[in-house]
Amino acid sequence: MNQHRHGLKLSSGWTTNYTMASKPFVDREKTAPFLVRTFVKIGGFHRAEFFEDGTLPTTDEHQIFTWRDATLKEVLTSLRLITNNPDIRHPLAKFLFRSLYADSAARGRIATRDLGSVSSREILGEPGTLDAPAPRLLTDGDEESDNVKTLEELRFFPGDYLCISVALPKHVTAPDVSIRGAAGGQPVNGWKSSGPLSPPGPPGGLGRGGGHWRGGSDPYAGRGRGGRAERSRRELDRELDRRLPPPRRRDSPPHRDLYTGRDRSSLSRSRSRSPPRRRYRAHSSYSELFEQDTPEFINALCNTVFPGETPPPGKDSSNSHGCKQQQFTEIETLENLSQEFMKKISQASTIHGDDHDSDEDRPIKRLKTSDEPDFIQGSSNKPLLPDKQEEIQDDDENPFRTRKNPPADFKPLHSTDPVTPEAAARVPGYAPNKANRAAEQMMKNPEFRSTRTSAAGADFIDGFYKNSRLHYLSTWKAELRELVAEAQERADKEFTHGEGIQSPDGLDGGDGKAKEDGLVGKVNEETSSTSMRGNAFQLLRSPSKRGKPKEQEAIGSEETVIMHCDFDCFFASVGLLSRPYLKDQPVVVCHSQGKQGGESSTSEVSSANYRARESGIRAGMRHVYRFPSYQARKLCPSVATIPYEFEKYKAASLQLYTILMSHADDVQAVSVDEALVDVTTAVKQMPPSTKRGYDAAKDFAEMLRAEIKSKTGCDVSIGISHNIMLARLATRKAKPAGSYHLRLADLQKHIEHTCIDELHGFGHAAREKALDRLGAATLGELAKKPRSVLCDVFGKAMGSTLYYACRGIDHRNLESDKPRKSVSAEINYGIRFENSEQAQAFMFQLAEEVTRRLGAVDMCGRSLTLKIMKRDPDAPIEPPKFLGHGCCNIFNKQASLSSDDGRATGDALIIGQVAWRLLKSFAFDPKDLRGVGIQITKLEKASEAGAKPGELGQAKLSFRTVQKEESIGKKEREEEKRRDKEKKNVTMGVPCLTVQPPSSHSQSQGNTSDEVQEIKPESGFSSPPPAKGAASNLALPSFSQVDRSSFEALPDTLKTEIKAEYSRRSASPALSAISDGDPDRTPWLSPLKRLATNKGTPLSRITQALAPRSREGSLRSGVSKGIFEKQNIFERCEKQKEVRGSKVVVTRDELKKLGIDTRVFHELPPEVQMEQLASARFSRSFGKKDTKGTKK
DNA sequence: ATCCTCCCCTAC
DNA sequence: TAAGGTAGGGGAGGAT
Ligand SMILES: Nc1ccn([C@H]2C[C@H](O)[C@@H](COP(=O)(O)OP(=O)(O)OP(=O)(O)O)O2)c(=O)n1
Ligand SMILES: [Mg+2]
Repeated sequence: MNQHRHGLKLSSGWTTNYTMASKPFVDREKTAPFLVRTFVKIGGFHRAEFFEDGTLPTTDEHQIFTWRDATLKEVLTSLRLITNNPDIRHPLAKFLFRSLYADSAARGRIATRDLGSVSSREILGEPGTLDAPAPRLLTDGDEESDNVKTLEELRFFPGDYLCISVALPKHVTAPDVSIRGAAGGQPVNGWKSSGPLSPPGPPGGLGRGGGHWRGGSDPYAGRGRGGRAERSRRELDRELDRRLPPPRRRDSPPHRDLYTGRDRSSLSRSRSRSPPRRRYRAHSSYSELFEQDTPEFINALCNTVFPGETPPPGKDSSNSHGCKQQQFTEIETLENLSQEFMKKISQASTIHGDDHDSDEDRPIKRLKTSDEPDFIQGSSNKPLLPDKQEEIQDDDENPFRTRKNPPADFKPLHSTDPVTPEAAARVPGYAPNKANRAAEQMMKNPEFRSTRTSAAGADFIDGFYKNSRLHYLSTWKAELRELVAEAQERADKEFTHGEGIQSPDGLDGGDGKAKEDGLVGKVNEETSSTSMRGNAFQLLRSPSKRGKPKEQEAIGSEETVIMHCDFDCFFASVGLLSRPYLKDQPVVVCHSQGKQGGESSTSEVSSANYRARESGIRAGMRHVYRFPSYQARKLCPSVATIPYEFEKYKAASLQLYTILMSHADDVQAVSVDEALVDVTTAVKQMPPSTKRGYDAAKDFAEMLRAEIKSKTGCDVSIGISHNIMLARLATRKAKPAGSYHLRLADLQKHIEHTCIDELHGFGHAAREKALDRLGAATLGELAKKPRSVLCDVFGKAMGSTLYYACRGIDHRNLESDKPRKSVSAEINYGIRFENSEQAQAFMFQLAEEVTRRLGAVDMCGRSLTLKIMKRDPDAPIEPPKFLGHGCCNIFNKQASLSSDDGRATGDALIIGQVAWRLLKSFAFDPKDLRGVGIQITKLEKASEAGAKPGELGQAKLSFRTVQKEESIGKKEREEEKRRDKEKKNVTMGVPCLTVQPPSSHSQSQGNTSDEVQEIKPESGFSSPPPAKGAASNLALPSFSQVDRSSFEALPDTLKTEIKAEYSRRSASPALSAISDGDPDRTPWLSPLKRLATNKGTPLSRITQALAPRSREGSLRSGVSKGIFEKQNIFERCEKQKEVRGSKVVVTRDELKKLGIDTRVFHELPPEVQMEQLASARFSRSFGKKDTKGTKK
């Protein structure tokens, strides 16, 4: 209802004509005003404490809507127009302005800053309107300068409170001040004060404000720090704070999200300075809310009225806002109009403005008590399991479901939901046992299962990766690191071999500073729509550094200039570029389509613009565990969702990096929208200035921002300091759309109240630990602890880091050339197997994905780790999140990996076999699998792998080696115990005849569910598996991998069986050809692939020629990379339907086309079929692409 | 001591 | 509908 009251337009700077020379100027036609909650008092300011402990003096509140380019005079004019308090209109009154905002350094504290003063007589005219901004002042007198400044220039931002002290001439008596709670006022400057104002509104409104009036305020007194006793309470509140969305209505600024680290950075960043920095505490603590403030809290939280659930805020007697109702009416009308309008013009976009919840019941309850599951989700139409919910609440085994007893610790996860039952138990209100009825329904449809879940095999993998934002995030990061490293190598090389710094682009590097008009490297967007690969940057280093890149610099001194650049609400900003009509609306980026998406969506918000954050919506964040847009929409029903546009993110990112590279001495890729740069040299070369307070670094940052903005259309914020840690902290102050230079002189001020988890690398767990063991979490407090104590608590390295961080010291250098240590692929979404065949096929397909990725970086490995998530026995089959993994137990198992001649490998078949073997060894019911992953470690350069056979000849798998190499992890031990107890039969476990002794896994004995599938010629893999009975041949290692002596030790019957199996397989021509001493660079490629490689057409040469030269031994080199260059996520985007890898169904025709003998093919075991098929298809499509530009 | 393995944690 | 990935730092504790 009132989202538009908080008009705030920060993230979208494009309606502002902002030049460095002139003041920001807001186009008021296009820009929504924001709300300034203004508290007026005669004779003094309200005390900051009121804003901290939640007792807002709302009786003195006036709500003013204005723009950030408004002046104090304009604000005052507005105030005088809406007030009916004669004192405020007094012609001789003088007004002192002060802003109150959340102290970035101390949570829950309010910082104050005086903004200046205005006298009644200075007011020239009417306040600005939509059509005509108020006249800006022309006075040039220094004394008056503060009221010429705009709010923005005064650093007053949306979300800040404005306090005004009215000073009246001594002889004037406030005529008609019938206020309760007599405020003692002190004379100020010979001005006398009268009592506090009564705002227009219900007479005698009994807000808390009135009741808590505590006499005279002391406008300039600092607040005492909370004592030790207060601390735990404060910490508790903070804890709760993380789990709940902010009470929106009373506290528009977003609060930090709970628990993924990521929000921490983005949120707190934004909180600290500009926009939303203040959070719940300004109003009332969460614990209070829990216990006594339910109705209002809910309204505040949801900012919407749930029909039939809760009375609208106006009825809430606890905090009367009656005085504002009228103003709102108007605004709301406007808002409605504009919403209507927006809806019309943006038919195409998915706006769910009218999307109201259909199941009112449960959200209210849940929010109210906070002890209920966070996201219940529901089937679109009915309330979700109300009965069961109660069950859960009363469940004795869920102690944390009691409202008064929030746990002190719970652990964060890569995803925001708790994954393990242990973690879930620590999260109050999390109900992992709630089933998703809608999903259950859909799962009953075989068609759905076979096309939308892991049962769909390679198509599912493709579709998933094509749409997984987290996958892109990770991939891009890796690719950007490569690109940066490449560029550096190039720069080094050019410096070494060339004459100076001339770059091919003819850039002027003579003095070490690139001077160009934008792009240095070319952003080759043709190469791929989403992959970063194929784009070359020029990194120009300063002469001083070029020769010695990693020289230990005097990083402790302020000489060094590190900048941390980060796009503001990146995905959202990019998405808004093509939807300017939405830019002042609350907008989130998430997967969500269809009309009822709003009702039943469990989609996660990836990024929320600042406008949306006002409502408490967080990028990617959850209020407690995760943040389905379903909930986002509760917070802000009018929120618009826009789709992902991964190619555009990539393009913007490349622009960013290109620009940064052109100016930086060194660059560290942090993520797609974020980088650390060392710009010491560039800043040094800024033209000197005699201006007082001139800051070359800040100037430079603003220049960068302008350049980036002009190239991308998006705002970046830049934090500046002399080391990485401080630069990151500074970024928070800089956001949104700003820069901030954190200097040593200000260190204390900034550091002291910073919470430990605001430090990069320290998160929720660290904070809990700090509170637990040290009783404090702010750097100020922690700084008092000796280093030994910190090391004790946090470990040696982390303890030291923290110790220094508390002192503003950070010795780390930018890292831009670290070699890759692992390559992996995992999917923990949509994993729903019906049988072990599906699981097996999936593993082999995942293996192909891994192989592809290895190939892309020209690597192979010696070690494989299988990562498994298995449904927790107590978790429902369908967890709350649609197709999510729900509550799981996690099992990892490592095995050595090598080709049969003992070399490191990247062969898909081998990887698949090992992974499948490991999976089988767990003997889990395939139906319970919820996540699978394959990680390759002990990496080696693929091109060098041939030279280094494993020292141990690890190819042989003896019983002993098996046991040794596949050690049983803690988790599995626990699982075994559990299983022993339950004595459940296993359905997937199969004795691995060739590699495991029957005794090695007792639970696998006697199970023979795996089975050779007879392939009918026409139906391929789609035919249902035959009955159980035979041992699987799918997991057999090549015969040479079977240790002879082990083999001999087997019972005769087994030996015979195995021999039979192998001889049957040896009929397969494909099998006999697994890699050998072939000098080819990719010895582990299966034959057909190798063929493709060899025949490879000119592509490899072309790409090699195009590829940045890299030095010997580089990660990125040569042909192999070229070959794989196109095998990246780009493929998924461009040709989502293209079949890569194995596919379940193949026609005779296709086999023919691929040149595969159908009869032989059908003799092959499925995974070999898959491999062959994949290889053949791969080679074919490779050949096609190869002929350049023939992208089909 | 030092290394290795299996985690946990963090970040986007 | 929905796409909860992925890499690296580092700590605990056992093996060497
Ligand atoms: N849990 C998360 C965190 C981030 N992202 C994506 C979307 C973000 O736009 C992008 C960059 O992350 P940031 O942490 O920089 O967040 P934003 O750029 O969105 O906001 P801010 O202005 O705070 O930087 O990564 C995501 O998909 N899921
Ligand atoms: Mg960002």
